[in-house]
Amino acid sequence: MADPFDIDEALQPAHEPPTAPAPPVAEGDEPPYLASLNPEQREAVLTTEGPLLVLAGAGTGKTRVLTTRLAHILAARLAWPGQILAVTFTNKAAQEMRQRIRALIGDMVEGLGWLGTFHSIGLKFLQRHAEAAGLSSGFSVLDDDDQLRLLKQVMAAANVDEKRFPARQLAALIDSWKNRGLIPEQVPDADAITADGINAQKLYAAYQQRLQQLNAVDFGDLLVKPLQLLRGDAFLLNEYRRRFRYIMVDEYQDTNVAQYLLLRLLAGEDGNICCVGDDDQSIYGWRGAQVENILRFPKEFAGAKIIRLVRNYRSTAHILGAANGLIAHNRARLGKELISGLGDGEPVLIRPCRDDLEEARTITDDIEALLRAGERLNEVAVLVRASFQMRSIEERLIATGLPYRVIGGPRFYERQEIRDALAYLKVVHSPDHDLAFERIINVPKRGIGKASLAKLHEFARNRGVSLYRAAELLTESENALKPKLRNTLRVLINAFERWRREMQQLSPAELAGLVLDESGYIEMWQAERSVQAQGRLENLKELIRSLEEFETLGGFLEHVALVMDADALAEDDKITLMTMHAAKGLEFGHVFLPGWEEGLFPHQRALDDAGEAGLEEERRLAYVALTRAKRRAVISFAASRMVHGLWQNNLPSRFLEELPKAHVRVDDTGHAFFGWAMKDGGLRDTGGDVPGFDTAEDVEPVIIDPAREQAPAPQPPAPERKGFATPTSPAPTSRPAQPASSRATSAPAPPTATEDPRIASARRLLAASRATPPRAATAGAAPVFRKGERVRHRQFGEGTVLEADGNKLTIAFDAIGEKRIMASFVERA
DNA sequence: GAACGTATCTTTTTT
DNA sequence: AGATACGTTC
Repeated sequence: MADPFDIDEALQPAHEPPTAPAPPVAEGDEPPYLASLNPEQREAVLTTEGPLLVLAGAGTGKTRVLTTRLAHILAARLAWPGQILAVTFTNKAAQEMRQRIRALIGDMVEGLGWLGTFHSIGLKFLQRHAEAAGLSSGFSVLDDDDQLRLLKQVMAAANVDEKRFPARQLAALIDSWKNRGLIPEQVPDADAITADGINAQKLYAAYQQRLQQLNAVDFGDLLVKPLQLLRGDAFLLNEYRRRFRYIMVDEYQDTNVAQYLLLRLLAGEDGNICCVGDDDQSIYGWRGAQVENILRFPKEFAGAKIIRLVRNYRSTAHILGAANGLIAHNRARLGKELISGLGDGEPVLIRPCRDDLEEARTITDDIEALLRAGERLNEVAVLVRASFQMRSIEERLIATGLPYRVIGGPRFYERQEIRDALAYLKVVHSPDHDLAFERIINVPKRGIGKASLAKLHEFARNRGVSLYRAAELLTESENALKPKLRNTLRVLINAFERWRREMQQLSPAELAGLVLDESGYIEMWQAERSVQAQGRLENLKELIRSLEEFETLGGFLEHVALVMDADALAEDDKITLMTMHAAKGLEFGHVFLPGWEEGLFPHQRALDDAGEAGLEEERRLAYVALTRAKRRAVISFAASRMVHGLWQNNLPSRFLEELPKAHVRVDDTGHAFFGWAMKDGGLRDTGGDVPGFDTAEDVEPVIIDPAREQAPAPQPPAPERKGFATPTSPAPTSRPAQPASSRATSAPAPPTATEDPRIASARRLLAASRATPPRAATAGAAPVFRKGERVRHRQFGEGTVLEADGNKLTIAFDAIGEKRIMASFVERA
């Protein structure tokens, strides 16, 4: 094991400033990196001593301040690179910081060994102090898939019925404890037992024990274990306090309790800690983040200086005005208003749509127009609340032939074939990785089923060895196993031994190729002649390609554990499609924000789980999303969309009404009938009921077949989505001249070729609304309900109608109380 | 032990 | 709707 204290790195002349590579800073002669900063930014950079909180609104040059400040500390010879702890929220942010610092100070950046996410820094710390943490070197970090499997085993061993208490739920609970820095013994009694009477605290303890046996840690342990170590060892703590002369934290509003405690511990009473964040952009409460951390910073760090950055250099005044007005509805905030350094620009556009298909269509129509106007696709983003929304948009983008990339979606490393491949590599790298071994022991099929596996497990348990070792031992004895099984295992073990030997000679990429080939894994997918299998093979190739960047297999596996995402490089000219969460910190000329509907955004779960606080977090998310836009933002909502295979009707998001009138414009091109229009220059519900069903007075009724109407237009099959590859689509120039929108619609009264597609869709909608009652697409006429009637809802159960206002009912549900529901969602009980 | 069928849940966001 | 989990049958 490495010398835990790493004297050469930590204790370089901490007491005298470094002398070597720093450029001289002459008196009165300002270093060039300060020149382009505004006064507040400059103050933040130059305030190096003592606690400092920088409240940096969206687009106010936060990253610039952080990187310049760090460079300044080095240039002014206040510390060596190894004495700076710099924490970012994502790996991407860490990389970006590294690059920007390199641009300022050159190769000295290499010495910044403690720049990274909390988790990667926690891992580094644990690797240095593995033994103290009860681990041996080379311990593995479980991904959440492994974690879940392990939890299931633990629950099975404790005889807990997974139906009563799903493993996922336990995982979430344990995670929340770890986010608070709690080891099993510290779990408060009040939290230990679930509503069902299951002792979750005991399960947590058993889980930790199993982890230890496996010489593994999970994600949360990367925070909790360092915290425990530092708390329990004053000497160790002191060493690290002395080492980290300067601490910098990005996205401070997103830190959780464990992270806060860690910082508090390392910074000590009088540390030089600088936290940068924005309380209005705190969007990870569901993951344990505490906005309170930022709100009470001044109290926790006595004598803290606070600097506010509010000059925004990103968005036009209309966009900022809309965002400022929206976030002003929040109560829990420090309060600030961004000031635009740019012109007015265009108002935020609000666009009502009939359904998600039409919504997707209007987005691609707009993007095509942008393209014709010479805009670069790199400047265009579609930001969604939930990843399932991506599907209809992706399909539409593919149909239109617009190139795009997905960031965030289903993660590359979460794909089945990738996990299988990784499991093989993990076993090659560390044979005792039971979870990995279990995953692939019968993939491809080798005839090792449940019974054989159980035998291995039993043997391993009795002997106190790993599964792999158990297999090895059992094949060595003559009669322990049936000949067939014994032979199969022998072949498998031999193969692993061989691959392990090859590990010395081959590069990780070559080794991976060999393993996947010889194991029969690639063959397994080749044998399956489906389109899907084709995609999986592609992904495996991609995996091998990405392995080429790594020197060692161990290095790669570590990288994968920490960076579940293989980020797409934003170099080629493509539209970006991602979740709002993933978009934090980014900016685009044109931003499309679909799905602003009650239930989806704000998300019902957020409201149910956290009430008013949940609503405020959703509002902050809306704020984050809006402030991504530099020049133009288009918000849309769909009256109905397909969710879980059923059509669901939605009301427009309350956030729409919270946007100040002066900064928005409603797109009423053929949509005034939605009941949404500009009144007095603002967005108002004009009294229309369920959007789309009230006002069509002057249009010829046309009977249509709802099923056909809803059927998607014929489209090429969607290619397998990849984390860092993107679907290959024709370049924009090679697309047909005809706008794609006109071919994808199958209107009952076909529009002429020249007709605006939006008008065409309006025409169809009007026709549909006259011809069929609401919810025609799903279940026929919605019955009319009266006060006092008993009704049943799919999700909420039975209840009594308190009030009936057309389609909107107020219902007192027996189980959950009062709710406003649209009539089409309930049936007579 | 594997293949097929049925039942059940899912989708909020991620280091 | 689609994936997964579990049970039944061959």
